[in-house]
Amino acid sequence: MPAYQLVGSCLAVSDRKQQILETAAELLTHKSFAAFSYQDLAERLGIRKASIHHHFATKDDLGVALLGFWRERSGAMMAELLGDATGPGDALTRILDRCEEVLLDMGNQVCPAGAFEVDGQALSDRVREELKAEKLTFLEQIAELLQAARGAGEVAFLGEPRDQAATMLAALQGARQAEPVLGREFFRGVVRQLKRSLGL
Amino acid sequence: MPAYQLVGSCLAVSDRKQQILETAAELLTHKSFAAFSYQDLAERLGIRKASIHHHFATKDDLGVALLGFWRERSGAMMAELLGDATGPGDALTRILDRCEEVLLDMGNQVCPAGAFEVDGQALSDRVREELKAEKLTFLEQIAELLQAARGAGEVAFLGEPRDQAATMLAALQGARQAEPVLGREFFRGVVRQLKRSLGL
DNA sequence: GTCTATAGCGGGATAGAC
DNA sequence: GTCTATCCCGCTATAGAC
Repeated sequence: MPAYQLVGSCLAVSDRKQQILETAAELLTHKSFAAFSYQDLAERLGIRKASIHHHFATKDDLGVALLGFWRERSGAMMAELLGDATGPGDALTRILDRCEEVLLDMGNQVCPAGAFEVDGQALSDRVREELKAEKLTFLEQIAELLQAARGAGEVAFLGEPRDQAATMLAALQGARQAEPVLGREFFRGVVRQLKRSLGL
Repeated sequence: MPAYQLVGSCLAVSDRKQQILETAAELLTHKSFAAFSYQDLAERLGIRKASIHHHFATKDDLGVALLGFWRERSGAMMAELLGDATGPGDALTRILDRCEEVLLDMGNQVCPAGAFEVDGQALSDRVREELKAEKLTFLEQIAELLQAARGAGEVAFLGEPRDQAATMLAALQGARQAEPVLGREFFRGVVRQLKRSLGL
């Protein structure tokens, strides 16, 4: 028997814990992990910093939980996009389009790793390992889609699917980074070009 | 008459000032602008924090000076690469190769903007404006090279040169970001793919 | 131009009352 | 579970002696 119970339609490990995760996830779409504080979180939730420490003793704990939380979220989003798609090429189009909507409006829900990656070396080993695993999983998914789509003649690119996937993810990450400085049009240009270069 | 004089072969606005800039530039290749402190700088120089404030009153001043300093540096590097190249396609190859050497070993000397961009919204307006100008200049240079190279039949890509340039720079930026988490092979894969996708 | 000393802030984290 | 109060740290920045 699990440590949680169903209450109505939501898990009751702790409603507050879930609420904190959701609020933190929202903050992460605007700031990096290192850039938001327990104080920011507390203000949005209308409680005190110390209360957050009760649910997540250290910020590292919060980071790990957040990565898990987002792994589920983006997994569900990918499943939805893949389910709707008529084939691998169409799936790639949907993914890129969703990236554009989501990165511009709410941040990186498709591949949450970006907001952590920014902090690079400053991350703890625990968080970095978790992040790496998540990123590689996503990379592999995209690489497989690219290979399938090329096999079906739906897209065209040279070289290894894995390198192509790496380049596309890196470009999305870099464009998201550049957005506050160069504006949204820069980001749109990158997404447009990624689709065009595949022949989508 | 300029505010500086030549002494031997180097400028004497202030040797120390120049030394600080160079040390800061080196730090920026490993950390972001927000991530290094006057304390880090002071330790490397063997002086105290307060002495650095004497040369750069605020960190913002240092940031602006740093962007100017690097604009010169990367300008010289571009000039060198363009001078050695046999044509626009060869120039692009040399630039990408240099990015790979330099980003992996010493940081982003080719396009210094990356280390600032990481800090995104946290930057002051002054620094952000300066950064934007530098980034756009570099973007334009790459776009022109791409256009010329395509005109000469040396490279192939679809769409606007400006979008292609934006995508390439974003990919390099994103790959540099990911390097501490995913390792050097990820970065190499991106550079490899960027060249391959152009047909270089 | 460099130093010591310190102010002021905001970050993460803890102790203990309620 | 949440609160108040507090600690310790590192950061930018300033004042004033040398």
